[in-house]
Amino acid sequence: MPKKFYITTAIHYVNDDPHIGHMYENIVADVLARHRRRMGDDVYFLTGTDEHGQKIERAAAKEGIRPIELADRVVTTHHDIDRRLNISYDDFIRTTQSRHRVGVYELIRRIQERIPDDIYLGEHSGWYCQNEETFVPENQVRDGKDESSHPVEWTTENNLFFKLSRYTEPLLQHYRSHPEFVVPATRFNEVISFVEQGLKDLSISRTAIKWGIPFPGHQDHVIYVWMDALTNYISALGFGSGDHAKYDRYWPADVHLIGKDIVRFHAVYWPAFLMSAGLPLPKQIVGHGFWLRDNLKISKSLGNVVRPYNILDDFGADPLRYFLTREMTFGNDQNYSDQSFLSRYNSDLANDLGNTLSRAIKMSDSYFGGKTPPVPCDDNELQGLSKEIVPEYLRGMDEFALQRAQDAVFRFLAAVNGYIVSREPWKHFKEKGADEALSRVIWNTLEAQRIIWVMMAPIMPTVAREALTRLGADPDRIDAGALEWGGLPNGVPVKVMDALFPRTDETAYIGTERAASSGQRAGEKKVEEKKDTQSTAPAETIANQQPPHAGPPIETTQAAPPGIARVSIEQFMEIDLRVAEIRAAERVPKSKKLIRMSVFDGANERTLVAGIATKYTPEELVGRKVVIVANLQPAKLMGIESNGMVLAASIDGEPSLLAVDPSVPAGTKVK
RNA sequence: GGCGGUGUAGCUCAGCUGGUUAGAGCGGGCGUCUCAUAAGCGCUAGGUCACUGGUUCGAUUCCAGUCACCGCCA
Repeated sequence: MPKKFYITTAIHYVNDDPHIGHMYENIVADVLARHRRRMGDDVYFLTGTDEHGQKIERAAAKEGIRPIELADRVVTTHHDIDRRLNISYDDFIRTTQSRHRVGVYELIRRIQERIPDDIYLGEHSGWYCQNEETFVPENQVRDGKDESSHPVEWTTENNLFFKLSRYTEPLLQHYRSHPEFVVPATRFNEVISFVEQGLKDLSISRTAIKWGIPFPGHQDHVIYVWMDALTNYISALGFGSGDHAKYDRYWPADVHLIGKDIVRFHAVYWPAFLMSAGLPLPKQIVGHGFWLRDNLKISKSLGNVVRPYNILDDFGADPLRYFLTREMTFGNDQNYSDQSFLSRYNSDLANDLGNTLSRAIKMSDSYFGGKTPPVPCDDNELQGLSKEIVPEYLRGMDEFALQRAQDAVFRFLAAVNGYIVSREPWKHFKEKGADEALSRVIWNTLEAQRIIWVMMAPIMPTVAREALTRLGADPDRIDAGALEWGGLPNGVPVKVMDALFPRTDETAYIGTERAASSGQRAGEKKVEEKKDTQSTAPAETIANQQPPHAGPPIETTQAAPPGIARVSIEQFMEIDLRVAEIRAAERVPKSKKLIRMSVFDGANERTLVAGIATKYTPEELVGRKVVIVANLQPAKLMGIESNGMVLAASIDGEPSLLAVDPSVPAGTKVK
């Protein structure tokens, strides 16, 4: 029976659409899952959503809908992103599912059965912060507000408590005997020093909140989010249900992959609950770092939410999967920018991976009649190198150091290019034709790349299949054996096709896609900082002030959300809005969204660039009357100076021009 | 305030138990092949290894202190 491997992500809170933190965490888990799977393990990969809690309750109330309706809606976007990212989870659990409630009840039942006084009714008074859904220590309260400026109220609750204090020593013993329990080590140190100070009992119920799982025997209490959420890892396996085969098979988890901010809950509370219930503890808690926004420092007052949906739209899942796993040093924080993505895309994917593949395949194609070379080679420098690279790659994968693993792959690839140059197969072909020596050389370059793509398969599963197919290899053979030298068949067809990763002009892309994309929303106000089980980003927002995809901002900073800042009539009158007639229009070359147009403003014709090409063709624009901001400062877009701005409504980035009654002459002031 | 971490070339980072000219990738500069996606390959960039002391024959690597940034806790 194969070794089992149970990996989980944190469950993501449904208070907002998925952001880069969710995407990253799921991608890393997916890469590890795919890797273990192809190495022969019996993998079970779980992800899901955390749907209870006060913030959901409130956000739903604000919209006038029930919490479950909000959750149903947001969970759809998580499903959608997971699907688009090619996340190969085996199960997706929602904490609102009855199977989850069954698991939570069973956990509590076992605790009460084994150690009856581990859960007791007590009274708790203190400063309660509704935003954080937690009591705030006295010394953090100032002027009725906590450190994050959220209001706090003095509250007394009769709560159920968990006797966490009893587990201080057992936990420390477990840490001592399991030095790999939490990685990276710095996170583990924090956990240990936290526990060494002694643990206090934990309040595990709330009466102020309705949206949650009722506490058994205390129907006016709802189970505290952490006890609720953490249990997903076993409830999803059927713990407490009639069918617990999966639980028996897969628990304890091999890896809980989570954001570094929630390590404590996973390394302290969760093991304590499990100990109390007499259940085995997870083997490893892995805390990853955060993606930061462009080089902006994280600020609690700013929304630092990044959603690279534009990259996903324009490049597909694999390049994004590659970028996120290659750029991030595991455990650290890392800046995200479209620019750094493009830089890696061009230099690593286009120039190295893609180009090397096509140069080798084209040579094989033209020298050997469209096929892989007839003679293999089992003794050469690339083969020797592969024996160093593959173990290094495997080590990196085992240690969650996806960056290091991929570094090794790219060193191998560089050697392939060096090998090609040193052998000059094109010269050899001209002088001696397609002889056996040439066959060996070309075969080696193809074989090395076959191994490279087998290594990359967990990271870029779709493209890897394509690359292996083009090479003449079996795209389904990505198992451990396929990492050994010698797998490429001789004399089978290769495929010369379009570039795997076409180069993309950075400047052009940044100039258009990014600004017009919903990937980086402007004007978001951070509403609440969250502390729940899904947190994978330093700051989050609730987008209940405005639709998820607000209009297409030109600048990504400081745009005021609608309805927030008021302007005076004088301020408004400073903006010169006028009717203008479009006289000519053409698409801006190399840009997907920009149209350059010449408009008549009643006095002059002026050049204007607008990001509306996704909706309108130049032909249908000519003759149309639009409203423009006539006194806008000129701006250069794709090297073209735009004098003014065309007004359009925007739904999810899709523009709709404002309609003007055709009888209104160009130049008429709008107010 | 306590504990811990980080500070190495323009950028992102490697440098385990101290030892010849401190490294990689990207970017920049120069050169070059022409099979390939204006890709590849070669060379190059001369960085007080945050600062100050100390240990040592010798410290980026050990110790102490200072400064900066970060994390956890209070």
